[in-house]
Amino acid sequence: MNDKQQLTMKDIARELGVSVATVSRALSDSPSISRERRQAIQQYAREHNYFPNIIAEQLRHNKRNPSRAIGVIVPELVHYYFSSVLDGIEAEASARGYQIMVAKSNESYEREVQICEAMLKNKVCGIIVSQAKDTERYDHFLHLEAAGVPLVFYDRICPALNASRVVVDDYMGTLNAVSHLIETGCKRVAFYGAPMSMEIAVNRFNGYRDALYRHGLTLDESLVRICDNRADAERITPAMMRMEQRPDAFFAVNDETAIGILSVVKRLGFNVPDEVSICGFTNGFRATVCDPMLTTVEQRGSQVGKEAADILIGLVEGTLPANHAEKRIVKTRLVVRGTTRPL
Amino acid sequence: MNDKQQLTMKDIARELGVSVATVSRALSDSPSISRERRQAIQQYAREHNYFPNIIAEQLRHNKRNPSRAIGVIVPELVHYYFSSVLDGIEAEASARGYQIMVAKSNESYEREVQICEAMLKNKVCGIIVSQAKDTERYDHFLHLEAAGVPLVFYDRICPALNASRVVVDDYMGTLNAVSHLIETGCKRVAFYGAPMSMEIAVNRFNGYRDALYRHGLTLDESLVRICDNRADAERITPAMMRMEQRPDAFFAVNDETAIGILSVVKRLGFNVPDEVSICGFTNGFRATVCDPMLTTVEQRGSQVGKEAADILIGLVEGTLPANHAEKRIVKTRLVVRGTTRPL
DNA sequence: TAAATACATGCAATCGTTTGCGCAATCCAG
DNA sequence: CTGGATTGCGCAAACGATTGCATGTATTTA
Repeated sequence: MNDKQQLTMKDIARELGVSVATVSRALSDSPSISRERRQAIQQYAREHNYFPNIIAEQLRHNKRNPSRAIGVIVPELVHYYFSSVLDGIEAEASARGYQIMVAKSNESYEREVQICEAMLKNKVCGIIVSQAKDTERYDHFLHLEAAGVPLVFYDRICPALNASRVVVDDYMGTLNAVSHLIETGCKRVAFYGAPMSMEIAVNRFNGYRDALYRHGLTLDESLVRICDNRADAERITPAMMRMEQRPDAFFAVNDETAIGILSVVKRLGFNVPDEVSICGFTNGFRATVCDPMLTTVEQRGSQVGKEAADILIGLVEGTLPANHAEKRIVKTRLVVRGTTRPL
Repeated sequence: MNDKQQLTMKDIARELGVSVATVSRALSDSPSISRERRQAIQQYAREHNYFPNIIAEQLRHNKRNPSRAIGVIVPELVHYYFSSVLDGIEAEASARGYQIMVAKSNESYEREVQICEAMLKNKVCGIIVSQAKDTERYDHFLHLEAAGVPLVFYDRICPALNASRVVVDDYMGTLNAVSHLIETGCKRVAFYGAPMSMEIAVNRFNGYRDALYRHGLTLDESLVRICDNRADAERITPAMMRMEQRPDAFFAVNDETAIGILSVVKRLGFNVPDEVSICGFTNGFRATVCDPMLTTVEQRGSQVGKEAADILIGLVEGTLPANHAEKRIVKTRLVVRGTTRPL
């Protein structure tokens, strides 16, 4: 049923009564083989659908040509932002002749280490990674660099490593979004952020803070919460709305959290956006499904993925110097929809 | 900075004054090497963090051990269902020591063929694939099977090939969902389906038709439309609602379409679910974001992925006979939420 | 006609591992 | 003290491809 035994150059050589070297040269269209023989060999190969054994090829070339497989580590797969990044990486990689090897860390340090090992074994030419939330040791990354496998971080950066990275402009994205809330008349803007152990959390918070300052507002600690998912948002938001001086706007670290806020606020009978404005961050599927549709900061995951792949391929192909840490920032864009008031 | 030159057995052998064969045996803990030497070699390897060259290993074993990379072809990446399937595949694969190599066909036949080539070159041990919408020739798949690379289809099946496959129970899923609409009092259930060239479209339609028959209703062609995305749903639904005998329920082929219907119906001032019931198919992110939340058929993509990976690995490892076409059906589950009436 | 040039092909080493077989050295028994 | 077993290791041939160099033949030139 299946040939199991792949056709090799040796087989072709035997069949056509020439040497393996001749077959090799003929198939690479070398002019040192006579036209007729070359064509005969090529035809035979085509007809018997010969396929070069990439393993052997790679072994032979393992100094000059690295493999063309890019390792990608994502914390989660069923997630709009990470899917988008993956999409961007895949697009860039395939356009430039690379394959991608994907693994999910499940936000676990252990798993991340295992994956690095496995990818090293599988001879990926480089790795694009967003760290797991609980990763606090970096030996496995250093290990990779020592083995000559370039690394590019995205989203969750490893601050201890001076590695290449692509991040979205969290600071400006948030600053613009919060400014928009204020400029459309909101006076008390609440902030739901991620734990401050993450770079992105800090940057977004700074953007929030600076937007307030720029508009002459003061930071009210009681309006700042650590909350980055829907369940928590639904749990803590009712209390926020019962405060003496309740917020008249919410900025949430992601769309999911914003949706949680929206559903609570609507349930409590407030009008969105007239009484309460809401702004998210992501611009994923959810943003256009809720009612009213969500004003949110577009995170451009696909662009992040493309840039990351571009850097990695540059590093692999030597366009970028090996020891150089390329850092790129992807601009965000505020998408205004129905959960904020018109200007 | 980076060693570029990987440490090989030859290096260890030279350094320790033994032969390469001895190193190889020592590292595989062969009892034919004396305990002291074995340990000395193992220690040296560990200290200089030796890493076997998987390429060479594979080349040596290419008859017995295939690679442990599974190719996965998805039509799209930023898509709830396909992400879920990918997630399931990744989980099963990594649990069993396999890596996954992902490529996106973008629903293009051309691209699908290219990907198959590339994956064959990269010596994947098998491929899990959902066909592109416009694939109508199957040479590339036959080609793979001829090369001894097992194939497992999911979601979009290739009917011309008697290959292994995993599908969700579209027929029963739809039948149950439509029955639920009828049993909660709906009399005129509209059906928005995918083009009938797709297996799943046919199965879902049959489920719809049979649900009507079972409840003594007749099929009204004017209630059946080809429509599988939000934009189209928003375009055609207003006319549906202006019909003399307007539908009092909609069954949509996916959540996205259902959301489109919902937004139009609400905008036209109808109450959901009192005047109009809506049911989708997927149970993705969207289903819990809209208001009211969507009643929908859970498609269990992750389970589909797991089953597919399980079959493929079985085929690769010989647990399943090579020529056998394993067919599995994943049961769906109706998730009742706010867009349908209580019983 | 001999020598120089071109052209076409084969030999053999190489990439890093694995593994069947054979060769020494050691051991124990007779 | 000799013969057969046992032990520990190395030799060399694979795996499938590439490539520098040598070889052989045909063609041109002096």
